[in-house]
Amino acid sequence: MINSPPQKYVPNEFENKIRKFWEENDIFQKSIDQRKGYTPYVFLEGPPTANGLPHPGHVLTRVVKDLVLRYQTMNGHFIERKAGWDTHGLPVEIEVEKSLGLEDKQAVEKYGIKKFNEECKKCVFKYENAWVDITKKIGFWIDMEKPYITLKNEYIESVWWSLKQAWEKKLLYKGHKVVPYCPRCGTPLSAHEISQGYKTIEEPSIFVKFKIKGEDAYFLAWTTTPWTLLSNVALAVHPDETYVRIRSEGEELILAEERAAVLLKGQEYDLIDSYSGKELEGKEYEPLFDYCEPEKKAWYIVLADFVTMEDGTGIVHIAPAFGEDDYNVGKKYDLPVIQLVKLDGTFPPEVKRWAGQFVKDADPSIIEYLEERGLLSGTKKYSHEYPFCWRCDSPLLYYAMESWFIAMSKVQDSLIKNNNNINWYPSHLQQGRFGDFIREVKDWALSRKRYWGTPLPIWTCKNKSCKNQICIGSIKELKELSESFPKNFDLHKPLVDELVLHCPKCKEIMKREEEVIDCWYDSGSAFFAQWHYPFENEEKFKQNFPVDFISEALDQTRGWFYSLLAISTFLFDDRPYKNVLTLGLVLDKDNQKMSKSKRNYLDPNIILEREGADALRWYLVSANAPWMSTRFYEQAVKDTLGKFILTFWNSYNFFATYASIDNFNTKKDTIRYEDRTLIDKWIISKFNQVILDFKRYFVTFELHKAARAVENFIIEDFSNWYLRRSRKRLWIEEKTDDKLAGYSTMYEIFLDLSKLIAPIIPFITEVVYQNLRHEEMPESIHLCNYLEADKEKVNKELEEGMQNIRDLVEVGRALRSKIGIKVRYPLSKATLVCTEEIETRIKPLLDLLNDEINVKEINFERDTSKFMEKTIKLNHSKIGPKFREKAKKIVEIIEGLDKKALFKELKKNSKTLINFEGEKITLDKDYFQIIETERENIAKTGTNEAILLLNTELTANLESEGFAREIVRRIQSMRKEMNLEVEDKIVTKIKIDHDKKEALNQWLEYIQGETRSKELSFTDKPSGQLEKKWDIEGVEVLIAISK
RNA sequence: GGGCCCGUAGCUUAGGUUGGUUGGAGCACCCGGCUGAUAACCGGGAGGACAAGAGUUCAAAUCUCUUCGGGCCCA
Repeated sequence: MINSPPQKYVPNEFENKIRKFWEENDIFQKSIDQRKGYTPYVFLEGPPTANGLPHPGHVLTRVVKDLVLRYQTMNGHFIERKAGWDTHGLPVEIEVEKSLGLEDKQAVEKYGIKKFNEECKKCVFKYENAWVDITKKIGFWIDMEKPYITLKNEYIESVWWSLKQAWEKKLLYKGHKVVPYCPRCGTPLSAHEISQGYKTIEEPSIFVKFKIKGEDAYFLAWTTTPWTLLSNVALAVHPDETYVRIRSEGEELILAEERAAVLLKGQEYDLIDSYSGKELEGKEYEPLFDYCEPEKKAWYIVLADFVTMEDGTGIVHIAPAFGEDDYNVGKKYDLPVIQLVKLDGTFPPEVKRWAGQFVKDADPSIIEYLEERGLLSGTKKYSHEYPFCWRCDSPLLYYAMESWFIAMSKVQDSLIKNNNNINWYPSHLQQGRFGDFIREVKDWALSRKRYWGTPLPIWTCKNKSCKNQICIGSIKELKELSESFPKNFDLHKPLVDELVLHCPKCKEIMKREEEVIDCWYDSGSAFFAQWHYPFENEEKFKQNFPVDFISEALDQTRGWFYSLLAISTFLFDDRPYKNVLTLGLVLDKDNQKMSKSKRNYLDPNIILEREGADALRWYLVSANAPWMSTRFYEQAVKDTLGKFILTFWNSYNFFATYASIDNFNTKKDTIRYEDRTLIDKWIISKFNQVILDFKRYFVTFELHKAARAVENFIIEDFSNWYLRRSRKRLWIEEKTDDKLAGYSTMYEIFLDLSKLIAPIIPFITEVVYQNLRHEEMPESIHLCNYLEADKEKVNKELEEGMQNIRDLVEVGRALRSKIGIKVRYPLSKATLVCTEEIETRIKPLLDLLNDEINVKEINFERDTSKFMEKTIKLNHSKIGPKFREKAKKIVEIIEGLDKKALFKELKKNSKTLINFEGEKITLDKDYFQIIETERENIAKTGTNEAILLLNTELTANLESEGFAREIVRRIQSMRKEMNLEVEDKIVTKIKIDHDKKEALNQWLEYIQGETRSKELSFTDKPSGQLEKKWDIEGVEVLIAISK
């Protein structure tokens, strides 16, 4: 039994009810359980950090994940969906520092690491409720009862295990990394910290001369950081650029040709020699300073691609301790690392001249000193972006710090191979942003000198003659080596540092490396650590590796997408995921990134409350390709609700209301497909085509196209044509086969349509399904199998014919509007001029056209001659130039002639003679144009396929029929005003002048039937529950109705 | 500073691979119509230098280059 649904769709109310229904009946769990034993489709959740409130961007990723998983579940796959939480990392520490008022690391240590980490742990789950809540509200089905959490001992243990694998493969090593470092806070800053603190500053830059060994000539180099010159070890040139040796003001200098042209413009100099950069490689020079004896060979020319010809001299001073490029070149050439700067940013004692001075403050003095020694060739103001500490605003120094690395460069070939084995959506990322990154892969700087994170499980023996290092790969190992191990333990700082471990070699006490690891490593381990592999769930891990599908926003390409691949590659030499869908970012109305600080976004909860999850979901999916950025604002969701969700609801509501009134029995009353009408077969054909399109788009994650295809079907084909055209079929009182055929078709389509889009809008489709299902169908739409299109029922011939008809309706109505005869007034005749082929195609559908443009009959013709007449018209642009001042008069004369006779004459003689004030003028046919015009009472229009001609003559009979319809329409609108039920009967009384009344006589039955009037009478003083005065085309009509 | 993506009507967008009549829609707006689906429907109108410039070509929204604007990632 189909029930009559509530008229109004109240999103929030309906969705709450459905959510309750799912929870009470455990539908989510059932949807998983019933697929046990089916082919798995493995999903991995990218863990969000719960220490901030979810914003619309998070909503998008969660919606897309959910709809893909619902789709695959309905398609018969077994999918487990474990939620995850990312819990470590600097953002958490910063938030806690702020809330506790701790200024820097010293303050944290003073406060106590134990207490500090406890605060971090609390902070991580501060917003957990908000996350759980919104996840449920948007309908994201994910198992939040048993999530993986990166701070759990088991998770950390798995991570440790993987680090030990790296250790054993000799991929884990200690080296240097040049990081932006704040000397005042005594800490390196992470990338996202420095990105907040760039400022444009102007500094002196200097040109420095380096004397070539054994020659009376100099290399000319340029730098913006004079203080790093003390730690210089080499000079870099570009291998493929040309360098020149010149004599200027009595000195021989070497610099890049291109730069010499710029720097010495207008000056006189002699060109002595020229070299390619490559030729200079290895050439030695004398150091500027001798504060340090390097242990390796230094002070010679090296080659580097990063040398540019944009500024400077084309020769770059290299100090590996203070620049990342410098450091990398240094590694390549095995240069020494001279680091004549202390951690507090001052020069050490051995730099006697400037010992104790802050390096940046020493710059002017260094410049002066070089000047004195004649090593300075010039200075120049230079403005550039320079990073400052976001906390204390002091300038940052790039500084080589000790750090632990994973040697990703050693497994680069595998990385490339595995990446090539992944399906990327959109595909350009594979070889673009991501491929580029991998082809230039650097070793992964793993360690962080922080507190809240997975501790680095490396211990070093304190015994200086032993110095043994071990990597712990499990809790068991740790216990075995520890003197004592607490029962309730937590594998974080400070516990891990308090344990007393004895060296397996010399039995001396060992000390842990202080650092924690990069939290990207935590989340990148999720594919095995979520199962506590290899300590548990070995089978489960194997079944779930590699993962079938992951999806996150674009900013994760070099984040999580990379860390997963990196770890999977060195652990298993395999791709961790087969398909990755990268989502565009969600921007605000003005295309700006949504940010916490700007607060330029609306709390998604407000939209969920007002417009509902379905409207939100449909908007996010249909607005744009998943990988394109999407603007997000309430009006957009509101429009989606009005345009799509409510159209769907109103259509359904219309069907269900009538089906309920008629007690349509979905089993007994169903009419066989073969016996249905053409319009039924047409909509069924269209629908099956939509299923095919929808599924095709899903394969390539063109979710927006899938959604738009359905949207177009529902609004244009189903609602605005099929249902609108089928209304009259349902208004007939008896249960005719035609009516039942309509119900049968509507029923099937609503049921299947709901299934089709259930993955995208899970709530409203469930509402519809619950009303339409039989007992023996699954208890929820989300437990149903997905649709298979019935290709047999796709009938292109029929679809084309219908298209022809719809086109004709469109132009026909436009024509009526143009000739000013309302559609309510019937016309006697229309004629279609078209080919026989088109005629055959549209003839069976002709009733629709009849009805829509309201004509009594439609005939076919092959040509228009019967309806058109040829006549002629003067060609003014030819008459004018020839006859000049006479032209106006000639036009008048021609206008006064009988056009038909003139046409005949021109046809016969190709010219005509006219009498111009006594003068005979010959006009040959070139001065005329032949035009075709409609005969009297004919109006013409057409489509590509057919010409439509209307007979526009309104007879008295036609007029009175039209007038009857005017009356009906007024009564209907009064019924509506009284909020009458569709079945209610009324009593109708009308006052109208005598002539019009006479004209209406033969239409009384019609009016009564249409308006469900049990009585219809004419009186001079109509009275009833509702009385109204109407003006119909200038005629005053009084109508009164009563229930 | 480097890499990648994007730019079409007031807004959201189709078309772009494969160059080819007059660049299609929807929302909003104006006029008219229809209506027992009413936060709807139908017809018409107005609204575009396809971000700008250059090039290739008989022909460019489409291909190439440059510039500008937005975004992301990396410095």
